[in-house]
Amino acid sequence: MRVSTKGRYALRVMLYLAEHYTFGYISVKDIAKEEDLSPKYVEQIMCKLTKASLIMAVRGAHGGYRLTNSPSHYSVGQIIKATESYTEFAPCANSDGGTCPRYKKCISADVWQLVQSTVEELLNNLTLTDLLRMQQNKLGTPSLYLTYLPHLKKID
Amino acid sequence: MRVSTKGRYALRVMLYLAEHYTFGYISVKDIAKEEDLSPKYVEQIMCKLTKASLIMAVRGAHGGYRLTNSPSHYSVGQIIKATESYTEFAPCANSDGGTCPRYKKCISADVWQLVQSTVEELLNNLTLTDLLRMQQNKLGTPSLYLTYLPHLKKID
DNA sequence: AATTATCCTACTTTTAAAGTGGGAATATTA
DNA sequence: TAATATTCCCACTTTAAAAGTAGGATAATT
Repeated sequence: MRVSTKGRYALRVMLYLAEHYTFGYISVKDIAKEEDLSPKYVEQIMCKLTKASLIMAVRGAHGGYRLTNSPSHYSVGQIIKATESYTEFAPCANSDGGTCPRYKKCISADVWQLVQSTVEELLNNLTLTDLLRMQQNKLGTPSLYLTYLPHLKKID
Repeated sequence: MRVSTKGRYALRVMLYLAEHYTFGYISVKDIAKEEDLSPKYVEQIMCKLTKASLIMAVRGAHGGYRLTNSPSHYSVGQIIKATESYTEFAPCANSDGGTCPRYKKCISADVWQLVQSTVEELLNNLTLTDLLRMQQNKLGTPSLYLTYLPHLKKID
C-alpha cells in the first residue's frame, strides 16, 4: 500500500514548477538538481506529465518545461493518475468490479471501493495552490530561488 | 498504490472465519477451497494472523483456525497492519517523517500523511461485523454453508 | 499406528519498480 | 552555419518485492 516513486516524484516536480510558475521554462537538469533526483528518471516523469497535458515543453537552449495552466488548475489526484501505473487499491476497487469473478458476492470489494473513493475524493480536491499555501504556513514565504538559480529570470 | 494480495486475501480469510465463527475450527484446506486460493499461500497468511493474535490454531485432525474474539473485535485496519509489508503510502507518511532529509521543508510529505491518516481512520473504524451486515444487505442472509461443507457442524 | 492438521524455514518464480543509455529531433546562441 | 543545449523516444538493465512452492517437523485425533 504505497505510492511509487514515480507518483511521489511527480508531485514534487509539479510543486517545483508551481513554485516557479512565473519563471518561464525550467529544464530537467535544474529540477533534478534542486529536488535531488536522477535527471534521466525525471525525464521519464516529465514525459508522462506532458502526455497528460499537465505541462508543456520547449526544446533547445533555455527551453524546458512549465505548467500549461496556473497552479490552481491542478489537483494531486490528476498528477497521480497521470504518473502511477496502478491507480487502484485492488483490481476490484473499480465500480465495475474489474475481472474478479467473485465480485458480486464478495464484500471485501466494497471495502476497497470505499477506500478508493475516499482517497480520490481527498486528492481530487487538493490543488497545488492549496499545497503552496500550506508550504508558506510551514516555512514563511521563501523567495530565495534566484540566489540558487541566478540564470532564471522572473517574468511578469 | 495497491494493497498486496496478502492483505486482500487476509481480509477475505478473516471474513470467512467471521461468517463461520460459530462453526469451531476451520482448516486451511477448507478456507482455500472456498475462497479459491492456494492452500500454501493461505498458510503463510494464517501464520501472520496467528502471530498478531488475531486467530488461534489447533493442530491435528479436526483442527484448524478460529478468531480469538468475536467479529466485532476486529477492524480491517488491524488485519491489514498484521499482513501487509508496507502499511505506509510513502516513507515520509509517518508523523516522524521517516528517513527523508527533505522532510522538514517538503510539503508533499504532508499530503501523504493526510492520505495515511484518512485511510487509517476509515479502516480502523470498519469492523468485520460491519462487513457482515453489509453482506447481508447485499445478498440476503446466506446460510447454505452446510450444504457445501457438510462435515462442519454448527455449535452453540 | 495412521491420519490430519498446523508450524516453520527456505526456496523459486514472476512481476513491477526504479533507474540507465544513447541517439534523433529541435531550438537557441555565437 | 556550427556548436550547444535542450526535449523526445525507445529500449535496456538492475533491483526489489510480490506471489507462490516445497518439504519436513510437530502435534492432535481417530
